[in-house]
Amino acid sequence: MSEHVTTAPKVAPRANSDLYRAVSSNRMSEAIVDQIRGLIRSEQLRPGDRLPSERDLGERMGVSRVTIREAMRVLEASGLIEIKVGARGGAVVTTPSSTKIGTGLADLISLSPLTASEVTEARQVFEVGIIPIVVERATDDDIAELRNMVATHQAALRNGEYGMAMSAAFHVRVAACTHNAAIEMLVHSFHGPLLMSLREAQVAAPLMGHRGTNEHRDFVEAVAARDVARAEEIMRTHLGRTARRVARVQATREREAKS
Amino acid sequence: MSEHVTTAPKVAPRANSDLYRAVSSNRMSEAIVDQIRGLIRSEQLRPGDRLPSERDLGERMGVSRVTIREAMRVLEASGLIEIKVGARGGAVVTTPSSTKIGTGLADLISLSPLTASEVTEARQVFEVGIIPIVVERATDDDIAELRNMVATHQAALRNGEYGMAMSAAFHVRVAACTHNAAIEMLVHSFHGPLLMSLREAQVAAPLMGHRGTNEHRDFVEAVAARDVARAEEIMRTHLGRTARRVARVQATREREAKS
DNA sequence: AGTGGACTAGTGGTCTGATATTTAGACTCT
DNA sequence: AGAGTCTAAATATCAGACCACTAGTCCACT
Repeated sequence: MSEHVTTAPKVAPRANSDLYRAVSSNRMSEAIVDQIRGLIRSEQLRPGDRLPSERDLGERMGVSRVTIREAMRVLEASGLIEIKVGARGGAVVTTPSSTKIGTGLADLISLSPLTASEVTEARQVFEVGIIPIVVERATDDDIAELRNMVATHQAALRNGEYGMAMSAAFHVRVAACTHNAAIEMLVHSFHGPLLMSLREAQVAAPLMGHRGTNEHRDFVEAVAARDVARAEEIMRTHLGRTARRVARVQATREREAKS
Repeated sequence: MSEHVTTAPKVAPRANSDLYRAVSSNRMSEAIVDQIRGLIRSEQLRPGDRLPSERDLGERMGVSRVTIREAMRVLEASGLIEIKVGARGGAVVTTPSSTKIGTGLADLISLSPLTASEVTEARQVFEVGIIPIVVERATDDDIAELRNMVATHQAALRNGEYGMAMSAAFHVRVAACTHNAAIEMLVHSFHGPLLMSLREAQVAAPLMGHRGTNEHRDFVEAVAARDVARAEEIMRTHLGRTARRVARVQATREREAKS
């Protein structure tokens, strides 16, 4: 804590570059967004807190309700607040749940110019990379739940109900074994857009169901045995096949597009 | 209670689950957002296209201008469109550049309930994980630029101008060697919030500059020699030190908060 | 002819003030 | 005491207006 004294010698100037993003926008609403976002960042407003009503806010900040409403829209779109109508309604600061962020992230990715192969490759790197952590930290409960999941999925497979959503759920659950919310969130968002771009692929290759769930099962057992190398190997193979499938579908698409 | 005969008893459902996300919101503006987002997703609107003016849109869709404006705000906040004022102004569909997405992503992360250690750990996994790809794909130009970067940074260090921003730039440039936009984007967004949470740490440990840039240099040479194991080892050490520093700062913070 | 400045039309940004709709909680009425 | 109704507070939306900004256009002056 003695650091306090030392922290401020030559501070102030020299804007650590892009921290102040070209204020440009003469928009009042933008300024309001920044102000409220700042309050949330600095924790003067915490998740669960209610903002004043639109009329109230407008009065305090000297702008009209319309302007406030626009600010509210962008704050809501950024996932910072939630708005309810009716008495006792209004805007409350949300704790941006990991899953919510994950979906927002997935939205961003799916609209991005990234190709499916690129995302798949990134996913491979990440999901294989976390395996040492998974193996190290998975609790007995984690493993029990994974086993349970595999059983459920194999049953679903026999009934023809197995789909990408289940596979995705498995991978997210594996990531959750790291007990690191950031990792879980990232894996979660990887699976959003991928689900979309792979749906056709899965239809075209239903075989993947059997092989896939078997690999899931083997993977869980490797984790249970704390066998990092084997778990990595299985996952690498498993994801590698997905990658090839994506590449194939993508190639097909491009061929179609060219015609 | 007799159902209309024509309404197809229980057809139509099948809702591939969350594809139709809980239409909920009676909000007109939300419907408009969805419609336009749909147009963009389905490529009926492409980057560069101009949307009609607010007045025009309002008339066509049978809603008032305010409603349209709110829709525009959320589309803009989601990075789908850009709005300019003045004659020939209006909303144009943007091509969401990787860097733009990266910053949006970074914003999301920095507002999330994730702790710095969690993000750091995720970053470690990812940045070490990509190294095989980096070594495999780095071109001569890539390596030349990395060497150049290291030299610049060491010079800056001697002048006391070396900072987190430069370190971040190095790591992003390394990621760019994968020639995979998704990976580059992810690394880029990792470095946004980290910069924030580490500023104090860097002040407290300026030594890191020397060791850090030396490690950068060694890393580049390992890549140039196509030595995956060594490159991984260096990066692991390098990031490991950062992780410890983050953990220390975080502990300090919590201690302060408790008092 | 060329150039600078005024003009103009189109566009987003904001305001005002009103109505419709939704909802939680208080308040009846039986 | 319970069920239904009423009310107040809040958002959602509308309509019409005005301002500020911007890119062209066009005219007057050099």
